[in-house]
Amino acid sequence: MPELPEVETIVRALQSNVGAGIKHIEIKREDILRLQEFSVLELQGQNIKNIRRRGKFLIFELGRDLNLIFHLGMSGRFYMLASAEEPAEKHVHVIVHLNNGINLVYQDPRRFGGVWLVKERERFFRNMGREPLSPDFSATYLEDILKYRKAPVKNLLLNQNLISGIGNIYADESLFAAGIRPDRPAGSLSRQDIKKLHRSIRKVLRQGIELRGTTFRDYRDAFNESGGFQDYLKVYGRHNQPCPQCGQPIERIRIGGRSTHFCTNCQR
DNA sequence: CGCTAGTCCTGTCTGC
DNA sequence: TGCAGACAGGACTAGC
Repeated sequence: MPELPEVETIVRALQSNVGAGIKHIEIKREDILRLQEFSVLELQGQNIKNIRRRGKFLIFELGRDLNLIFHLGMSGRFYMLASAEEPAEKHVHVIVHLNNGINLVYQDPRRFGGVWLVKERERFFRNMGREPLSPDFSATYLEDILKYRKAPVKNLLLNQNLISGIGNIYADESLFAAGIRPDRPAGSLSRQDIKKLHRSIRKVLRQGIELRGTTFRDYRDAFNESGGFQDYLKVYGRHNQPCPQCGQPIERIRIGGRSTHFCTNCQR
């Protein structure tokens, strides 16, 4: 569910908790822990040194070799609650009790997400692709990862080992903005196509962040509130509705098992 | 190695 | 109203 702009929105709101200490952590279901390189108890009494994002991962840095990492999967939420309050919803798997009067709540009905207790961040993320909003994500890099490949370009945009953070919504929206069909073999893109796609990806992700993410169904930010980008979607979720550019009905097909939305007229 | 299909889960919506 | 089936912002894996 949450892609780069959604996780980024959450991370920014959580910054107010940098410096706070962890009183204790409630793990309500043990199997939500995907990796334990140290014990949960070791996190008690630690101060939050930094909160950051890598791809779609949410990272709490608590020390040199102490990282508490969350992934929200398809249906995950991560929000702040005054410590006096109790989370109302079902499927709350983790509550981080801070000493600043705030509890951090991790909820994920489908449990495609998870929690990792990681010592070395660099090792954990060593196979992750480049950050699409960082300077090292250049048009040349995009060309390098797309050329000679015959998989649909959309599939490669979703591959987190190539580019980190793009999901189904922003892939479809970026390809629309670039005027490129999502089922084009990646290797068939011209240099011009790639430049346009490169610009489009960055533009769409930045817009997504600016509007505080897309709430299509589940997503809520760190204040448990909806985002705003859903009102600006041009193709995603708009099957059979008129293309905002040419008026033709938006097509929906399946690529790599994911539903894919595009305009047969504006994207070629 | 590149690529596709299947799998993990629960909740919600659609159509009969 | 009930029920079956499809579908959902993700990502691993097995197998061709």
